Amino acid sequence: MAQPAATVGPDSKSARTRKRILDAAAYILSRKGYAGTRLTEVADLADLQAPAIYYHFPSRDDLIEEVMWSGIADMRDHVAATLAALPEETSPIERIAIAAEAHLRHELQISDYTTAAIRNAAQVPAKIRTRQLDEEIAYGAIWKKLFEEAAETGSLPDHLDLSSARMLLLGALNWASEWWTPDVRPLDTVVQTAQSMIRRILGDEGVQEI
Amino acid sequence: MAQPAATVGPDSKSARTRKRILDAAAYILSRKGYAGTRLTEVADLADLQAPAIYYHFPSRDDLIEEVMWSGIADMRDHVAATLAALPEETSPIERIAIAAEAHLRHELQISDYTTAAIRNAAQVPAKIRTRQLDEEIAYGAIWKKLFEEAAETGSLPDHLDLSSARMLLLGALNWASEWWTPDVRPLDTVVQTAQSMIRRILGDEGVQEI
Amino acid sequence: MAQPAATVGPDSKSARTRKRILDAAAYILSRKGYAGTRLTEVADLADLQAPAIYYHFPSRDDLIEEVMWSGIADMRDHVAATLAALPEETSPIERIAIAAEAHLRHELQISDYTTAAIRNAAQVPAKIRTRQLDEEIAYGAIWKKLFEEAAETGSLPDHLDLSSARMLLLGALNWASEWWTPDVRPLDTVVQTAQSMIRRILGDEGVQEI
Amino acid sequence: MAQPAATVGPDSKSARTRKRILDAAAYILSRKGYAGTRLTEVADLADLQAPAIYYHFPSRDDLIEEVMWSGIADMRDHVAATLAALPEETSPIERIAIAAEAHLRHELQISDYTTAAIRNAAQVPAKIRTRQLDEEIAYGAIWKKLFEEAAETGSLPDHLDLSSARMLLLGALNWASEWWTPDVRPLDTVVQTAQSMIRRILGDEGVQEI
DNA sequence: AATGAATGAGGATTCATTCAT
DNA sequence: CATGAATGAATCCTCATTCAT
Repeated sequence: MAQPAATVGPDSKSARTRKRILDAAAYILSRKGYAGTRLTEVADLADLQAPAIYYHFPSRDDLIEEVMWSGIADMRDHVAATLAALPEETSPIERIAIAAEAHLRHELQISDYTTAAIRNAAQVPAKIRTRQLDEEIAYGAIWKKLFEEAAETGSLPDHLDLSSARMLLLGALNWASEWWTPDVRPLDTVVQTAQSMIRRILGDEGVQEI
Repeated sequence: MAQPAATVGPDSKSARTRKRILDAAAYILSRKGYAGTRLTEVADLADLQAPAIYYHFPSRDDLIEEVMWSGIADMRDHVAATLAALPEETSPIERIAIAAEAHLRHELQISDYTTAAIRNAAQVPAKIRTRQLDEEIAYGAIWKKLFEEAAETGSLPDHLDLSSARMLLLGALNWASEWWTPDVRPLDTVVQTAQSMIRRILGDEGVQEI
Repeated sequence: MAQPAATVGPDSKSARTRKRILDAAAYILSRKGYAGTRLTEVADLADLQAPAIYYHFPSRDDLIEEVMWSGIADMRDHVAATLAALPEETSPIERIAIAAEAHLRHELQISDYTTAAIRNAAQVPAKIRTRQLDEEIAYGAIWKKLFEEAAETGSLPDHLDLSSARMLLLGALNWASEWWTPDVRPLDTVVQTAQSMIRRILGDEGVQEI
Repeated sequence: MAQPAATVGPDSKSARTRKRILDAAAYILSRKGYAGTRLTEVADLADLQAPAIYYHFPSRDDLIEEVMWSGIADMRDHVAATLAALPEETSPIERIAIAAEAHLRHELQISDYTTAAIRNAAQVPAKIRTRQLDEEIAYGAIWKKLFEEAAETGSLPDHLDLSSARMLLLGALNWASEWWTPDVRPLDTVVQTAQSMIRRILGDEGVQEI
């Protein structure tokens, strides 16, 4: 008899195929770039034929847009959730250090989506870029707020351009996907180094270990 | 100097056309990515027809390889020359700050080549990557040496993983091409912020203004 | 026979299209030569668009290789089958005469493939040539054996270089595709003349009519 | 002062360059076929640049036409001269045997032009073919006459279709360029075999050695 | 929900040819 | 006479997309 709503639920066969396609697209997109992403290659990886993709996405660009968008959206969710879980009294600088860790771990361990989004931001056509840009701004707002809170508590050194510092820091984190591999040094080392650098940069005094 | 206008010299017609093609390719490559770089678009920008490119380069990949290679090679030359010009007594940390400035200025003001090389490093096929990788290693060696010298003079803080710090720093610099535009904040501000951050990170004491 | 219309059998739609492409390629190849064979022309003749060929063959050269190869292979099958059907007691010279007839009829009446293979043997690049050469050697072996059997029965005239004679004879047959057309003289006349010549050349006595 | 006619005579520099181009074209044409003959390759072989060819020939097709035409014309001259030098009393069959030798030697030893003309007769576009066809008919007329003379002296066997026999014989000779190489068997052997075959085919009695 | 078969737009590359020098 | 530089017309091939099944 008529199957319940499960047929279109998040675990329906269709939903799972759709997920497989997105995963495959994120993987290829992060490695080959926007123009280098072939639907046949995505299909191969998702273990189906290219035309089947059209059952789940109206076009190649729609598929890519979804990858690029959720690359940032997932990151935002992850970092926001991490921050929300912190005790009230966590200091602003500590919050930044923890956000940096969340960013790095999500980018490097969890998500081809984020790598895809980061690497292709500049290459994607305007049409796709728009929705992603909104998301980027929203994610940027989190960081902006973190820095502002740090500034308000007077804990930042004078003469440091806040917005430049923020962008440089995010760059250091984003770029990690270009060079980090698990076999050269553990992710923990990178995370700790980044946090140590953050504390030295933003702390108003000489820096000590945690 | 009675030479007859250097038939194949750096100013010959051929050499100038070749340069125009390279410039155009660097421009497109940095914006569209490896797979997205169309010879027709390059040709349009260089003000000739696509097949004319083949008079100057054996193939699309050869053209791109040259752009990617000189993107790093030029950067290396620029930074190496800057460092070579410093007085003997310049401190290791100061040398790093100055190298960072040279890197940023070359990347952001001078060279589409470098942006192209940086952005496409991960997308380019192995064949092209090889020569560029050599150059990258050579450039990386400069930074490695700078950090080692800083470490030797005992001026670095304990418990800082040198190689992670170096890669994070270079990431911050490389990523600047993704967000910096002259109309939001002057390059000088970015350079000073980066240098200030470097001094705070690497200095072995509480940080003071320049 | 309850089989569902043989999805990939020799009569499937795909198999029929593939055959149409091969036929068209053989036709063009035999008339325009290797370098002169355009995929668009083949496609026109096969009544589809050029890129559709790539659904059935990996490349132009693969298509041509298959034509060239089966040009010889079909000939070999045809001649071998004809010889196999002869009564045991057929004399060696008579076998040669009959093989010549089979060769001529296959070349002139049946197969663009064979004409294509014969005419382009010298022009095709090494890669394609290899497989065809194997087949040629196998076909040549049939003729070599026929001549050796004739020699063993002592029926050949003295002082006739067997291998030269064989090659000259095959040349006479192969070349027929360059000049014979059905409207000048019937094929039967050519066949009978060729057979008469063979009997006179190889018979050890004065020559008589059949 | 004004140089005499020698400037444009058969040994002028221009004439020699022209000859080099023709030789190169004949070489390439005989090996790569009409469509496969590239002006750059011809130019390479003739030791000049492709555009220089246009000083000597109005177009690629004109160059090829000249090669194809003189391939046959030279053959005709050579065979005609050989026949003309024979003593009056030479028998018709002997004249045919001698013509065959002249044909084989010219084709295999002397002339890429002839090989080019023979191999490409069927592939060349109509425009080029026309002039060559006239020449072919003229050359064919020599052979036709030879056979008619043999027939008139009553020396041919009955029931042999003269024109078929002639075409088959010429085919055997023409095809030799496809298989003969000096390293497998001496040309003399091929010539003698061909002549022996001719005498057995056309002689009205059992065949004896020369 | 998916595939086999095909198409049309475009992209790199080749090549005869031109032309100023 | 010849070449350096360039062009425009093809040609092979790739790829997103369509559609009947």
